Amino acid sequence: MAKEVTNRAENYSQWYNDLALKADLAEQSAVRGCMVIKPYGYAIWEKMQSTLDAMFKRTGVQNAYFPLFIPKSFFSREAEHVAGFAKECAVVTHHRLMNDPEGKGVIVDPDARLEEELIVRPTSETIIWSTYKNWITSWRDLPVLCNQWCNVVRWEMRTRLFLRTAEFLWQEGHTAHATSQEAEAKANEMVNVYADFARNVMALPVIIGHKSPNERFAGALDTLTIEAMMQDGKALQAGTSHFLGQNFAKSFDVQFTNKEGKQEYVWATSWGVSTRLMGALIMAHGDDNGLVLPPKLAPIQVVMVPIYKTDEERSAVLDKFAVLKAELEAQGHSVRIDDRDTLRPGFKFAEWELKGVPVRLAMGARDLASGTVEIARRDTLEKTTVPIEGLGARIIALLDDIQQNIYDKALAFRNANIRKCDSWEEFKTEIQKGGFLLCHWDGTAETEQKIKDETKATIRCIPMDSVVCEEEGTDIYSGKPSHRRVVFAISY
RNA sequence: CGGGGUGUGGCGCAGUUGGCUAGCGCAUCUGGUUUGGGACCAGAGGGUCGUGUGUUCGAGUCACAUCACCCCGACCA
Repeated sequence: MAKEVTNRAENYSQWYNDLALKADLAEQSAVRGCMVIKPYGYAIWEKMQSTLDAMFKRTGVQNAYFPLFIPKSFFSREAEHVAGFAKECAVVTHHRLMNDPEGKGVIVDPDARLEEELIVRPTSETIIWSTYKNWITSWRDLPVLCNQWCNVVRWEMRTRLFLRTAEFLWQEGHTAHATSQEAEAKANEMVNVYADFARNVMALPVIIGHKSPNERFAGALDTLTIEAMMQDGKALQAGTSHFLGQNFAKSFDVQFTNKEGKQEYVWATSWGVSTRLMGALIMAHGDDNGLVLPPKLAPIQVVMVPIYKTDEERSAVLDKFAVLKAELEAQGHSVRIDDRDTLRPGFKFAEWELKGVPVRLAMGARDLASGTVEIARRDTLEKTTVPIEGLGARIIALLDDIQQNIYDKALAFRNANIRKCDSWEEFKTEIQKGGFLLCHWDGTAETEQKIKDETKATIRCIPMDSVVCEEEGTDIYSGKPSHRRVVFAISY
């Protein structure tokens, strides 16, 4: 029987796409560039949401909700910001449909044109800051720490499942502070929350760093990022946190009276992660057998597959499974008994592997006789037969071990694909092989742009952790003096 | 928006220089045998060949138009 999922090495992008579809995470929708997230995929997203949400709340952030539609005029306030998004906005111009007078279905009623067009939010800074203006008058009102879970729309020219869809789900946090220091500290705190989540929940090693000015968010003074490496060696920006300075406060006139009775503009941050993280999960951990989910995000952590020849065997095994399931669920694990009797065990094994379930238990007549159960772990595909006694404790340890092992594997891969590069000639060929190149950079936008034009590589970040970069050297392209290395890569 | 490609049962595809009743694999349904790594046998159902116009005795096949999707670019917190 042929593998359902293609080999990663042959065509990475096709492998990725097939896996997302076949693992039942999502499908292409009839709407251009949009996707349908299916129940299994959405269950993973829900786990991401609830985990992140709890982490946000521990930092004092509260959830709120702002409108989907943004009046066009709001966009004319912050020039740099609008320039960054103008080319990819969906615009609502009418509010009514009517029957086609010529009988050909439905048309837009030409008389129902909106006085002012509404923009479907590509991000919510503008609508939120116009709202914050009414919320903030005194230093006592600060800080404002809001997050919203919502959808946004960006009419990208080219889309990819999860990584760049026309509509996507995300969270966007928007905070207002009395001082620059406090805002910067918040931006820093949130990027660390993201890194913590990526590393410890997604088992995704990331590098925290600053974006270069070229790669900054439109309207930000500083953009902090977590950068991950996918298995084809490309970089994926997994989350960003922006220090916005007073740009939006000034554009939307958000001032407060400070303790000295003077008017001051507030200082702002915004930060977000999206369903792109689902793409990261697939590309960082997946293998030729399918998805590999970290236990902390797996909608089903343990699946039980009964093996039987007769009805008696079937019910005996299922009875045992029911007891084990109750025990594991009492420990807080999510368990599924696959009692479909139309499918053979081999088919089920393959299917649950495709879906990335971390632990699979199989039990048949042999096990009933000997009081054992077969445990298979998804990350290494190893199978062992163990006594049923003590299974609960064994599963706890095993899930922890799998979580750690997936992270270690991804980390080892990333470290094996980070290398220093000090020669421009070498850089041009090395960068095409994938991976991160640590290179000296003179700090100018011109040099960065030229490197991008010639190689498509960009500065993914100026690292703050994970890799040691502080050292004297000369820019790889211009030869000018440099005090530190930065991460170059080809990105998604 | 440029370059390339693909549209044929639910999915994946074949269909030659136009030709007779449009095929194959998977999936589905029925019956039986199976069941510790993606079962097998027998039978059955399911198609306005993306859409439109044209050429022709005759179009899945040719021409023109049009729409959709995919890949590579350009673009992209």
